[in-house]
Amino acid sequence: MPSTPLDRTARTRRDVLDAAIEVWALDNTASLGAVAAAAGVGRTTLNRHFPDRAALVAAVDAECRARFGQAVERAELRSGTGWERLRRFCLEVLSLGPVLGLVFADNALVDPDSWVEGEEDDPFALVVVQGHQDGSLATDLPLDWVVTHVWTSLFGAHLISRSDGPLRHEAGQLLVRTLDRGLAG
Amino acid sequence: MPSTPLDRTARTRRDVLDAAIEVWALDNTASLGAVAAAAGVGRTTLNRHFPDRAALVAAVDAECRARFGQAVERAELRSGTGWERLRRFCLEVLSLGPVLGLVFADNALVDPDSWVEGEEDDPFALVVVQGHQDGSLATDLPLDWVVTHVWTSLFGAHLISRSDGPLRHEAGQLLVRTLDRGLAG
DNA sequence: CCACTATGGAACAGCAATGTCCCGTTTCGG
DNA sequence: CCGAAACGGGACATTGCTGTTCCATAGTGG
Repeated sequence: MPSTPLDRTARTRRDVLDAAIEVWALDNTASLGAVAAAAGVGRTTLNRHFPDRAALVAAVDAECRARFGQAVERAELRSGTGWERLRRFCLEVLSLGPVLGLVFADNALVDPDSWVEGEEDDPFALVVVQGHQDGSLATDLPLDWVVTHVWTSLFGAHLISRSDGPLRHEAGQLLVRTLDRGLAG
Repeated sequence: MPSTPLDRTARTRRDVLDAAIEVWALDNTASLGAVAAAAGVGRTTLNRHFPDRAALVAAVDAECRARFGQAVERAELRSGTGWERLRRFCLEVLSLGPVLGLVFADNALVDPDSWVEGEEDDPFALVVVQGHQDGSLATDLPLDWVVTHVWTSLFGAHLISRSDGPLRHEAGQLLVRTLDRGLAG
């Protein structure tokens, strides 16, 4: 197999991708020049790997989708009560770091809703349904509300994690504790 | 007092301001042309009332600050337990509508943090401190976490309110119920 | 009816971001 | 050492937003 030439292109491509995620997580309107600079790459090189802005955005979306999928895998959403699954889901998703900054962006470059066909494919919604059925999640809180509330709470925990405050490393624990009390059945 | 000439300018000024809040609540990068169109006004007229973009942003910030202040007034943050005050605060803030879209924007055009000197002036933080003291809010949840969590939960409720789903009118109730369970001491 | 003011439209130049092209340089395998 | 591939920088035209100016029109008060 071809070793070096392909490896080099793949590596710079990944550098640009990582830089885009990191930069756009903080400012989703940052210019391609800023992304290239953050990647330690010339703007020409960036355009060589990604013909236009849309191509880079698509690649970023695919990368985030992949990382999100891995987090869902790690969360083992097929064992335990609904709440236990939800708890693992939250901790795994929170560990995604800058990816969350893109998901929660205003005019999101990355939209998890576009990753699933309908409610039946959304691992998140399925977990909540499970919790409603086994009674580990309050049944007087509608599905849509729980989903939205957990997402925005994740956002809050993400903000705390990426801050420089003393709570930086406890965000996950605080999130789980608060959600447990707020949503338990 | 001067009636018509001044009234007209004041009215168009307010039209532009309202349009800016509404448009930027959905897309904080919308062009001035888009704002002018939404206000039913020529771009020239917009630039006549607000010399440049910064001036309009400042005016929007001031307007949001004023509406936020009125909401805080209505919330009567000086009576009841910390949790009761927090409950009223949330419901009043949630009623601000599009203003919340600006507050929660990514690179916020409007930042409530810039409205207060320090923690001692932040009505929100004071309410949480009160709740910690009178035991109506869980003392094992740090101030910063509670503040962030309530803000992001407000964001979630705001998303539900502005959606077209059946929960549109219950967002406030769901928010209060969830926060009560999640944060109560 | 007559000024006066606010408005709207058009045209203009400035600016930043984007996408493209060209060319010299670096890197790496043969 | 040599050649191919990847890279970096500079230059260019294009595009959309911005701020400005000029002029014609509509609405208002005297």
